[in-house]
Amino acid sequence: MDYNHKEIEKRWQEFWRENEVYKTHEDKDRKKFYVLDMFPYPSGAGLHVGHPLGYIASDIYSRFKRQQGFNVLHPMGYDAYGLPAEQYAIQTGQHPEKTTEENIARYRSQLDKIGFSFDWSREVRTCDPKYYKWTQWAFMQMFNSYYDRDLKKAQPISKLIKHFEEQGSVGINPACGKELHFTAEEWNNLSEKEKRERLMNYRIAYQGETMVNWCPQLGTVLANDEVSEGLSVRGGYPVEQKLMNQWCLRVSAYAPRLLDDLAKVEWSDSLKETQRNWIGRSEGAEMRFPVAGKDVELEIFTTRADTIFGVTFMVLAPESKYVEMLTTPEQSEAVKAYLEEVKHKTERERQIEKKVSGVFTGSYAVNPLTGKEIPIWVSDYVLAGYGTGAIMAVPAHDSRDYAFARHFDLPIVPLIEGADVSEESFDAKEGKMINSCGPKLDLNGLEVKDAIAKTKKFIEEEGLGKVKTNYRLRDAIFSRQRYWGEPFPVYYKDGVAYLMDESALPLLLPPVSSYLPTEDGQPPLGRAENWVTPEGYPIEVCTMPGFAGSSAYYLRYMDPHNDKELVSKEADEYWRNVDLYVGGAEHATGHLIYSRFWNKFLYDLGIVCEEEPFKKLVNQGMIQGRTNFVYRIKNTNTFVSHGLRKEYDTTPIRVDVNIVSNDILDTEAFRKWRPDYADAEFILEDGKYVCGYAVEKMSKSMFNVVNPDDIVEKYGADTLRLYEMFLGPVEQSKPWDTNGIDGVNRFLKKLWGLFEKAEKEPAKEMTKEERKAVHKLIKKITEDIENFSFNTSVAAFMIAVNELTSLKSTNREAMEVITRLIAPFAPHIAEEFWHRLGETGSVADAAWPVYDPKALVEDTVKYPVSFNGKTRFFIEAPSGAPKDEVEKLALADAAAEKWLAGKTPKKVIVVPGKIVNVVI
RNA sequence: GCAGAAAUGGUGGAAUGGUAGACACGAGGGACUUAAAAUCCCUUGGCCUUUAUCGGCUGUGUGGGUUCGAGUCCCACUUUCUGUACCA
Repeated sequence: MDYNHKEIEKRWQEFWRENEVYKTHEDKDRKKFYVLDMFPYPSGAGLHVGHPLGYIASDIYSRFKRQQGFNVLHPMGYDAYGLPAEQYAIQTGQHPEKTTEENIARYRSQLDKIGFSFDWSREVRTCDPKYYKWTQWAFMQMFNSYYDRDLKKAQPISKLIKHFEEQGSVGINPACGKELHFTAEEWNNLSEKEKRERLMNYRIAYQGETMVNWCPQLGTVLANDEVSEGLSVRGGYPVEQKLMNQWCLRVSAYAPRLLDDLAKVEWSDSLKETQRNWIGRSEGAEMRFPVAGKDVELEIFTTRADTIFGVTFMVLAPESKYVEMLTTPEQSEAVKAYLEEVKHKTERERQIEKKVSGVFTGSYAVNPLTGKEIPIWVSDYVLAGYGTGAIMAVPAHDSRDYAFARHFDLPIVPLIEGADVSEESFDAKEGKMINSCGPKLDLNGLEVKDAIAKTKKFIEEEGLGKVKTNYRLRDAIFSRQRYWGEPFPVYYKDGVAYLMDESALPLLLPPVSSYLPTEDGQPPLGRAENWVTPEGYPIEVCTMPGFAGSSAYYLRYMDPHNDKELVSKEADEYWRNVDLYVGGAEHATGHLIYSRFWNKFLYDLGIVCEEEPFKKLVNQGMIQGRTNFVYRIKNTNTFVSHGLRKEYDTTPIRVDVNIVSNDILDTEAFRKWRPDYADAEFILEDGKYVCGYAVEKMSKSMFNVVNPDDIVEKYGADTLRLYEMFLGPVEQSKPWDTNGIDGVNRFLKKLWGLFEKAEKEPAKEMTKEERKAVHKLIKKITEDIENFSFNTSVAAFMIAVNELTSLKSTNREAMEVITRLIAPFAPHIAEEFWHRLGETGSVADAAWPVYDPKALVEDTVKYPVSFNGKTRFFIEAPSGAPKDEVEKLALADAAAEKWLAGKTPKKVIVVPGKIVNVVI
């Protein structure tokens, strides 16, 4: 019988479903292993062939671990809140829940066809009230917590209140927005409202006036990782800066731990590096410059304390609070005009233009080391959000200061020996200091590194400032002016935010008449009727962002039906954290930071027992599309084949890859594809129309989308799984090319044929050759899966089948072992074999074959013999022969004479089992 | 600019410092067939030699280095991809 993938795959998928083969239970007697995929956002377009790549890899790994005897948790769910469903709702008036529901159903049917071992009984959806109850719950815990910098962990806000009541702000070190100083008496005299407002400065989930990325077209704010090059990641609309009152998460408090704990996880270097850069630790000094004639001190942050003798001016960010204080009456007009100009420039314009601009405030600062007066300027190249929003400018050794100094003709003083600053600044932190001597401090002759250390020490000793570590990581903005997200369990009384009672959870998302903002600019929830508490207080109208629901979903899978806790103690202590996480690297600065933050917060509260959520992480590469082109001769309806296109004046046109096979166009299908092409003419080469190709993003508009359903229909899920792995290393981005799939399909057919022959044979011992082929395979596959090298595994299967075929092997035992080995890769065909071999249960539970090194031991070893490093011939020596015997055999070989050409070798190197190299 | 990764046939890609190009696609040739599809077999980095075999030279982005021996390690450079950017 021929290999009939349709029949086999249908049969075993039903078998798995009926017998609940992939249902997982906590089992204290077995070691756990948690394999997780980043759950998908169910978009309307459905899955294309690139999406399942990571799922297939993780499925192979989980099936392998399961066969090795681990209790494997391998769940799947949906990141169901998101903009596209809402945008669609705005256009059609359809509730996003409905489209989301439909898309999920489509995803599920597509996923089911591929034969994954997901435990669907643990499915989660972020938009399900049973799920988002716990998202809201976590928010409440953050609202009720502050971060204690001394204890380095989150603490109940009640503890902070008690401290304020007893001692005021002294003697406690909470992470905060602004450093506030007050006494217990002052605190106790505050009104309820004032106390609440002040506490916002400390809560981990807090409300604050912050500069946000505002996207007018989307009508919402966006997080930093949702903006790229001044445009929104979703939709590509311009984004501007705006000061707004928003919910935020104090992620910045966790910056040191997020950075340090990267050492504890097995992630790729590049990913760790991306996170390190995003967190952006920089060690420097914060110091104060007095302002001449004013009772104001200008506080600045610098990493180059050594360059203090080269400070020739100061610069303030336009938004800095100092601007108003330091602008003199004479300059007030000019400064006002400049601020107005900057305000109207969007982030994007600022980035594209990168024009040097600025204005003088009229005030002068005093360099505390030299006593010299230096002008204070305002410019938009200084950011309000980083450091103190003010800098000391050292034009000789900072390229931005240099450009500014050149533009406004300010002095440039070089501080490093040999640095030529006539054309550009010298930014490198190396060389010997010059021009750096004042009454109290002399840096001349020191190396930059030592000069920085010495200056820092001096600053602290003299009380000019303090050593400080700054982080670039911003707090996460947690409000979205949208409908399709989790509502905040927050209401407003007397204009201040109060948490609802936990018993109100889940706070359900109410229906609205329209998904657009209200006339007075309120978010869509402003339209909801009765959006008030039972007492009549208005409820928050913003919703939470996408990353809210995706930050702790891995915990919910451990205990998905628990309506008393986010996760029970028992479930958490058994499953602990994710052993292997597979997903795209594009989440490096978003989800993977937020998730780590969220987990650490829950860890501080004692809810979870592991400080890092994802132990090992593998980034699967993107599958790009392979677009095919036809070449239309200009102003005609004639198309010329790729090889002949140079002879004509042509326009390349993208053509649907589904009517092209091995770059040969199906001309009939092409005529039917579009009415315009119905009477197309073709200029062929060798009777064929050959298309050109290019690698591009896989998308509908490029006509290069390949649907996994079509592949499964034609070749079967096992072929799809093997082929996706065979394409190349999982971590690498590569184009999808359906052309190669026949090879993998042929392999499965060969395996099928081999099995059918072996199946009929009575059981007998494997021959030595068969044992060798089989054990070589066990060794290779076991190593490859551990190393996530699935492309070479597939090749190894092909080699083994070819070897057994040429041995004319029909051994049942050999086939039984291969069945167990291939089960993670091609579970359907393996399950079929497993049952035909008379086994019961599922091959998913079949023990992983044990490798016997003795099977690979040879009587003789083949040695390549090299002369001066170049291989010339081969000899065979008994295995285990001592070096000098191998050497003797090599030199005694007839072929050796030719290469020695009468000379005696200077040296002979024998590497046992590897090579003999003769140096002449 | 900075950081990370990478560069191997027509293509996707293999190679614990030890026979470069596994495996597969494509291509070429052949077998079977009335024919096609399917299947099977052979060849396939380049160059040279030979009727053919045998054989030789060369070859992993560029230039150096370490080593008996380098695709692999070190230094410099070029290019590509990814991330990030007035972060002081």
